Amino acid sequence: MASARATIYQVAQRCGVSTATVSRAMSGGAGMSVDTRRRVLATAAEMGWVPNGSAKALASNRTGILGVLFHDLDSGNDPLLDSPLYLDQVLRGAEQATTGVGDALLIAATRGRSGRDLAYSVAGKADGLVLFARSLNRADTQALASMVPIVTVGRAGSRWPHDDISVDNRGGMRNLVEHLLEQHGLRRLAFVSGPPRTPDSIARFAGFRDALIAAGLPAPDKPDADGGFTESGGEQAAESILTGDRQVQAIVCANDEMAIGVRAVLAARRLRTPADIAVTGFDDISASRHLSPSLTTVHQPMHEVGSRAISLLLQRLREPTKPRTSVVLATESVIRRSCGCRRPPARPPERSMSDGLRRTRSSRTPTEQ
Amino acid sequence: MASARATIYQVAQRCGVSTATVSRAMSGGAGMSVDTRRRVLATAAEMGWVPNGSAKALASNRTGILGVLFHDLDSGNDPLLDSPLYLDQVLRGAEQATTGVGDALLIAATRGRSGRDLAYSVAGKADGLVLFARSLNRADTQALASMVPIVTVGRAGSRWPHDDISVDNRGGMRNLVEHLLEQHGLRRLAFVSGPPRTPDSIARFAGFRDALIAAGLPAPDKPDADGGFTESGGEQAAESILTGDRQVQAIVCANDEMAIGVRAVLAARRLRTPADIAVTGFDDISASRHLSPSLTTVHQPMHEVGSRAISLLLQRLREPTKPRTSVVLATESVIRRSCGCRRPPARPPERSMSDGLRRTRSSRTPTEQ
DNA sequence: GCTCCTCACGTAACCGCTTACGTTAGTTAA
DNA sequence: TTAACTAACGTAAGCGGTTACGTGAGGAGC
Repeated sequence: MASARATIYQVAQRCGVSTATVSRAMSGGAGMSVDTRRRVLATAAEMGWVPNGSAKALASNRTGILGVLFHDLDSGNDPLLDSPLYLDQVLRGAEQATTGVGDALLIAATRGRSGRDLAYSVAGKADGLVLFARSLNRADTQALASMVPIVTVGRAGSRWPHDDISVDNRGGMRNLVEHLLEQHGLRRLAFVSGPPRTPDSIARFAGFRDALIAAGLPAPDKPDADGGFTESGGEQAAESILTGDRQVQAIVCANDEMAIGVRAVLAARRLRTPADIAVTGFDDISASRHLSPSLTTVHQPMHEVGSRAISLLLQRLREPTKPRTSVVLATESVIRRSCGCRRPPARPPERSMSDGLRRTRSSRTPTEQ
Repeated sequence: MASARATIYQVAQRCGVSTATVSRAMSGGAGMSVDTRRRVLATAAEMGWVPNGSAKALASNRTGILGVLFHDLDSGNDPLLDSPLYLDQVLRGAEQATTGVGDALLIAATRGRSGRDLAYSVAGKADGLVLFARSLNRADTQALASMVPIVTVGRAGSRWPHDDISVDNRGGMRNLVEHLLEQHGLRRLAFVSGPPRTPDSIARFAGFRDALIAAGLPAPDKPDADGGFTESGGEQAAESILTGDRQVQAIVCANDEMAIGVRAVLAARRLRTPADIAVTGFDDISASRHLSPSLTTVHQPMHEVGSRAISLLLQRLREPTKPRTSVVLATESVIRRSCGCRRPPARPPERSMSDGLRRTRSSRTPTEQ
């Protein structure tokens, strides 16, 4: 049953036309009578014929497949590389954009695989690729880019010649810290960073400084502690900050997981959040709204990252020579309670993200350059 | 650069051999001298040649692509259908198994798409498909199955003729409830179910009854309330249970989200968990360990579901006529604090799932029939 | 020395579709 | 009436691999 699939020849014969006509019927029916087309389509359906994808791809030089490459599908085991905490959101966005044009979505992990291997098993099967930021080094990226068009994610400032889609990490953090400064009048803020050399980590710290400087406050040269983007790293960071002689009013974390670790330490020391020390995160992972108090953080539009990445790819496929496009998406502050805000009165509607919170967009609106 | 890719002819010519030899070299090198093979491989690498996937697929009748179909990549908007809360875990398992044999992974959502559409855009591009439980109706499933081998997820008991991989929902719930009965001596348990007709919901309620019956307690015919697998549904269920005249000691929920809703209501009513009323969930979503008290629940081996689904598919591809295989994977009770257990002494190691908890496997070990 | 293998490789027929180009019949314009 | 189009379809040459089969050289066995 799974074998013996019909071919275009059989459909053509059964319908008394040529294979060209059948092919035309399947692809829009340009240059043929509506009547013939109807007949062809009918017999095709009747015979349960579906064109062979490989043959189609070979002849038309289009596979109808778009690929997305992550460093790893796992959730952030290696924080030095991109941790697809948002895997589902990104994929959903990508999937929708992809099926929207009738294409299919291929996903793969790059961890430990060479560019050549990927070229063989992925690039050779797709019309284009979306590469998550640090999932691949330069040489391997080149290897893939020489085969198919690619768009990168999170390479906004770089000199890479590919289309790019990024999130405004810097503006997002600045926005959040401004909330702390302006709404809560906090002044002594500590910053817990992620791994030193990651772009996200750097950008978020920069946003932190932006806010302080804009408020006329002294801005530190470096983070108060490095939490490595992990929960336990956040714990250690908190210990080191609390042990120091500096009296802090808030601990600003470069991601939610570290904020969770920080909060655990505060709780263990009988320090109240936010009364004694406010805590904020970044990412808006699902656990954040379930903490008590719920975590004030920054939400990234990962669904949109996925869908726009695919859009960029499709554009590039359509216009191979058009100039590079770089899109930066705005983030949104998710104001919950760990910053000191009171619980809003109304109960939220069904399972929404807006569980009684206020939102502010980072000043940087979606931008194309 | 992305154009003008070399073909096997050019490689053959440059190397002074025939295309057949090049092809042989690329596929293991059987029946040729090691020396020639080395030469071919060298010039191929030198020319940066990677075989055209479509041509290869057409000629060999193998795409080297495996597909996974979900109802939707979104997280459970429609609880009547499968909600891939575990999307990332499943995909990771599937991806590893797939990459392990050099294949690539295709993913797609079935929501709102016809079997014919899917056959066209997905089945035609893959060697086989993994279908999540209720992602497709019978007719559409048939349409796909007539094109390529498929394995289903969560159809263990059914008469569907396909290989299947399922999780032991029933045993998992039974195991958890036994913990409540035996370790905590609880007797008056309320059950909050998911949507009435979903297999998971039914199986979990059955497990609940199993435990009661095994303990010689009266078992209800139907759940105390239907929470529809959603947080707000859980809230309503809790209200109705607490309003009733029955004095319950514990509220057993068919999933974690409802448990979260239940806990919110208990908290609002100043009822302590677990002191006044214990609460348990099912699924072990990431938020569960961050609740206070942390949620006792049941963990499903979704990573393994993904990897074994692919394994089954690969087996079937190798042996098209072998008898149907149905695998049922055991779940694991994740004992945290909402059931009444005290927080274990030692601090957990780095970001592990084993955040100070005890685990018990559901009695049903992985089974093949 | 001759036959018969075996090994290593070349030849070429596909795989199932797309599409440039050719063909035919029917229309239109002069 | 006829040349010039045009619409609607057929012909067949690829697309870039795989692989059954053919072939020649070298070695083994007699």
